[in-house]
Amino acid sequence: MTSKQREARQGKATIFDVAEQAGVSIKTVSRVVNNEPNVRESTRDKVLEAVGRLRYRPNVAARSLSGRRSWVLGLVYGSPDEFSYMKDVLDGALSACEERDYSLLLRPLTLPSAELVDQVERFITQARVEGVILPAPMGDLPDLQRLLRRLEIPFAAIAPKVATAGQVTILCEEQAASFALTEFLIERGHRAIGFIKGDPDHGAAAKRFAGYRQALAKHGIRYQGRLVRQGYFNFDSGKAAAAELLDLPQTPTAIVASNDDMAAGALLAARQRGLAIPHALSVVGFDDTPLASRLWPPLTTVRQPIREMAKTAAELLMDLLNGKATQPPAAPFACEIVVRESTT
Amino acid sequence: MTSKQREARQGKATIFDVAEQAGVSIKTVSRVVNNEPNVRESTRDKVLEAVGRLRYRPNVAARSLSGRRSWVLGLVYGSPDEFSYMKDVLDGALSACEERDYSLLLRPLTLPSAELVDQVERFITQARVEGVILPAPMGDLPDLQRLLRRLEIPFAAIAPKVATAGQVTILCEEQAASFALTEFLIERGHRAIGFIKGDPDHGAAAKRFAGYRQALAKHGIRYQGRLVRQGYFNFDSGKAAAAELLDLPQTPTAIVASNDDMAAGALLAARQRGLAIPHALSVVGFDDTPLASRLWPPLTTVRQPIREMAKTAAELLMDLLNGKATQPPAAPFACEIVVRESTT
DNA sequence: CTATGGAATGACAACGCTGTCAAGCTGGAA
DNA sequence: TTCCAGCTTGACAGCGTTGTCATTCCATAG
Repeated sequence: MTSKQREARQGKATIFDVAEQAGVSIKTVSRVVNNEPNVRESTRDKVLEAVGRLRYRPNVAARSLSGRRSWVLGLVYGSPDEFSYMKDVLDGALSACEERDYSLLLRPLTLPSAELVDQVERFITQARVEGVILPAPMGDLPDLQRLLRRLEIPFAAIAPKVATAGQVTILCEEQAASFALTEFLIERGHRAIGFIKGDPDHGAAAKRFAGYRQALAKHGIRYQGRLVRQGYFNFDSGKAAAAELLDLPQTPTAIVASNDDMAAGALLAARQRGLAIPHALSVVGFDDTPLASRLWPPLTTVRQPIREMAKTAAELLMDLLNGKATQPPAAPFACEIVVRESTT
Repeated sequence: MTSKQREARQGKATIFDVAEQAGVSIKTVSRVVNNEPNVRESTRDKVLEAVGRLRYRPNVAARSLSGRRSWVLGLVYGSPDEFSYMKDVLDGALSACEERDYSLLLRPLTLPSAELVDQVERFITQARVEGVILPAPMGDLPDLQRLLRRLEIPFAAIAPKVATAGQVTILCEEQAASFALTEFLIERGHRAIGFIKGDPDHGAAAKRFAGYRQALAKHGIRYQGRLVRQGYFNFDSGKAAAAELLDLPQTPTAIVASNDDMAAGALLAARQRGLAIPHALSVVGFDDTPLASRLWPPLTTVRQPIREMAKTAAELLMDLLNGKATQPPAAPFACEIVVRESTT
């Protein structure tokens, strides 16, 4: 049976079939397929032609087994999390992986969890994951970090609180964005500006809060703790926090929520108190999720290039795995204020 | 070097190490690990103990290569789609895969696309995907179906328009739910009930519309085409469709939108016309996305057990791949009406 | 013309597991 | 007691690549 017949019948040409067709050894085929140097141009062409004719695809299992590399990246995320965020992370990571023929495996986790470390360890050893992408707040779990270090698995953290030496860290100018957002309100005359903090486990929470304080300071507005409430990046906590602010003797005229979901909660709290938005109260969010544009009124918020951040995270992680010089930590990504109708 | 030392140093015990520790052949270890029959209980225990001590994990690459099975399922989805839906699908599929030691690979697609077939073919052949999960509307693309048939790749379609013989089909009682939802409005006195259809490419669109008509018929309400508008399962189309309905000489007192995102659009259109909801207009959605509860007023809608549906889809697909008798098409899943405040 | 060294190519042994098939055991029937 | 069937177990050959190292080729220097 010729290789051509084999291919036609099974749709599974092997490296031997290609070698036969091209009249070279399997090793040469391997070199061409893997873009290795030291192959004569004419040889390369012959091989490539055979590859095309036979529709040859290297068998990933054989490649992994022989090369002792899995070409698999893992993405560990909090399962109940804000999913529009994860969608973007997924999109970005997936596109980076596809470009370089890596596979991406997902591992949702419920936090907090005692079994977390076991679950991730099983995930990594089972699938022979080579590197892990850690979207916030996964980049800040000490147990997880320890595990990865023990397993000698490199990782890329997206928006962690603190960068880890030797690993990939992707940051966004969240503090600057929060600063700009707050300043935006100040410039429009607001002086009593409430703030709803995010989950302290997320690095983002502190940065967004810092930007708020920084803006107040710059404009000579006294910081008042009574205008600040703790939230947890979700709707209910935003609603509760806003309710407290709006029941204050002296009510703020604007509220900065640390993300859109909490801003949505704030909108609801305002509505329950008969406050017209934005006239009686301005509300701003953070993240520009789909929710922001579907709410009434549509939210003024901050857009982060999550997709690009995740893509870069995956790319730098792959570079790290392949021994390419780790760039100095990538410059933080820029955010963008999206002005809609929830602000005067 | 003993296997114990090897394990300690590398964290990578092989089947040989386990065999040595347990005093059996590698084949017996293989049998135990794969739960094959005909292994004496005492032998099994010895092996299991060695497995535990060495923290042995079979190498998936070797297993795939040798067994000519990849143990990989693919999930093909429309990338810009409603993502809360995909989150649930992902959750369900992932949990099923995890239970049976399958891997799940994702392939987002932008529809419509001329390269769709090529992209999916590359996806499948590259990763040696054994079976594919097709959430709506992926289950209804003729090109895709043809491709999968040619490649002899079984698939599981979630909520397709029509079931495909020999494949897994997972359905939900959408028509019944839509019927119940419409009837719910009728019972509350509504007679002029508008309807916003979904994307005709989704099987769900027709079923939801049918349920609406069925409810009208049951209650002797004349069907009026003027109260029905075409939408595409997204916010903007819902807003536009609702705007048309609300600008009619004789306005409906309730609107059934075929999903939540369109219902959100309808809410906006109503607000722009100064209509108080639910007093001047009732609006209902479908899907119970997170959006539904964050809108004002929170939407009355229908919850589908998407997660369970996806899990079952994956399970039945794996059964199919492993030659287990394909059950008669699984009974459709039940939906549930969630009453909130967007209806009188 | 020959020597030389790097570029180009190939032979062959892993990689870690499962499938196949043969062999060893065991207990009950004859 | 012997025999047989069925349960257990093991030896060994792949599976399709890549890594290693040897060999061949070729252009250039001497």
